[in-house]
Amino acid sequence: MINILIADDHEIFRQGLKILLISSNDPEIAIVGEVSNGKDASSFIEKERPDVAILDISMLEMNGLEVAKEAYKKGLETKIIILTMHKDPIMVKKALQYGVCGYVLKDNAIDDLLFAIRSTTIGGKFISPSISDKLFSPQNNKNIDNTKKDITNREKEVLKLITKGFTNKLIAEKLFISRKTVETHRARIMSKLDIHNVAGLIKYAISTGLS
Amino acid sequence: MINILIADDHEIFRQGLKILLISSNDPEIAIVGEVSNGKDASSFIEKERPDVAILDISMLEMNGLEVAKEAYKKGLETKIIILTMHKDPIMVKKALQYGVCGYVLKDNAIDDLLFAIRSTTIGGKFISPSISDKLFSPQNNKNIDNTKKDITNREKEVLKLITKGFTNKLIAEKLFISRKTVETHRARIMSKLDIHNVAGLIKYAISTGLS
DNA sequence: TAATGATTGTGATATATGTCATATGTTTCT
DNA sequence: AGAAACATATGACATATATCACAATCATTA
Repeated sequence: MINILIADDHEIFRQGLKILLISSNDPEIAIVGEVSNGKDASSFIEKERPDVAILDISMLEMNGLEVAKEAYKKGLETKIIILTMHKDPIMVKKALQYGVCGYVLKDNAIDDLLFAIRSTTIGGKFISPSISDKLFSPQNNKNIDNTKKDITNREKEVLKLITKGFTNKLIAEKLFISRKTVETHRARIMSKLDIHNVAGLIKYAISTGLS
Repeated sequence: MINILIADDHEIFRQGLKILLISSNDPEIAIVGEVSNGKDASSFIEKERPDVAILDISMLEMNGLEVAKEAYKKGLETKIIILTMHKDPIMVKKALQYGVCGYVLKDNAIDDLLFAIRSTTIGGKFISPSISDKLFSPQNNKNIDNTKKDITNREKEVLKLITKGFTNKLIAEKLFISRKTVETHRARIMSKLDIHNVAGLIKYAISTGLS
């Protein structure tokens, strides 16, 4: 039996996924849990220790990658499969750093996911063909190499406010710090993420579920 | 028999939805088509005239609302149900203007969708409780009333480039127009959408599937 | 044809952003 | 205890954005 946790913020999606997995001709699969945000996923994994956790990236409270990171740090045995719409190689790279066993796109077929689940039982890593092609192309290796650093909690806080459309001045007032400090945070965030304008910041925040 | 088209850009989601609908205890439902972008949805509806089209909003080429608008203009009989993650009342308002018969959220249960489908047969409109509550609250009526105008194609073009992080100057160069003209477009977009900063623009673009 | 809307442009002005370099306490980890 | 990372702050400077008001050209349509 493979005990599986499903974490995704859309109920209809979870319901569909559940029935797809159950009605696959793989009798080994059992859905033991279903959560709608990252925090719940993280505590479920720690308490219940499912064999496999299928995680969306964009979720409230904690995103899927953060959940994966937590589980990795704690050395839990649960195998993580990321199931997301995000094709950004950076995401995949991060996921692999956090020890995930699978990375499948939502616009792949269910068979890809089933394959990923099965491959966890023999200890391999499965990355959807549609994304692994891009990932391992010679061009991209340059970009992929310079790992983006994680941003700090305070920086996340600032980033969140930036994505809400607040100006540096307003953010400063909200956080009771100087406008200059906000600018420093902003600059550091952009430097860490290698992004050089607001547009990029917003898209980053949305894609990581921060906003 | 209710003939249904499903339009969503994520294959796994489509597969899950299909099996959920088919295995509902409603024997009336038949899935007659499945497409992954707005353009295909639009032409399928025109050619095949399904009874019901279930449309996601965020799709390539054309978003679900545009598909609904097209069908509405052409006076097609296909009933449109929007199935999306977007809770923004503006979206709902727009959808209703384009004559959709249902608006259901992806984080609602499948039963809400089934109810929406059934209500099309008797000619009603169904809006998920979780969103209709917000929509018809006294506070929101003010905001909802001043209908946001549609932005023009040129403005969309400019908006797309803004969301890619290009500066006004670069956009001007790309479109072979003056920087001042770009600024005018930018100002008009913001005025039409009642948005006052880049952050809002980006989020708007993403939520309407433009970016 | 007259009206409307889309597209293009200009000028002026106050704020805001992006990019430098630099510095000082405070945590946190080894 | 010492190193590394974090949060805070400042100054300077070039660019960019947001918000006014105004106007000419072109296409569509009522």
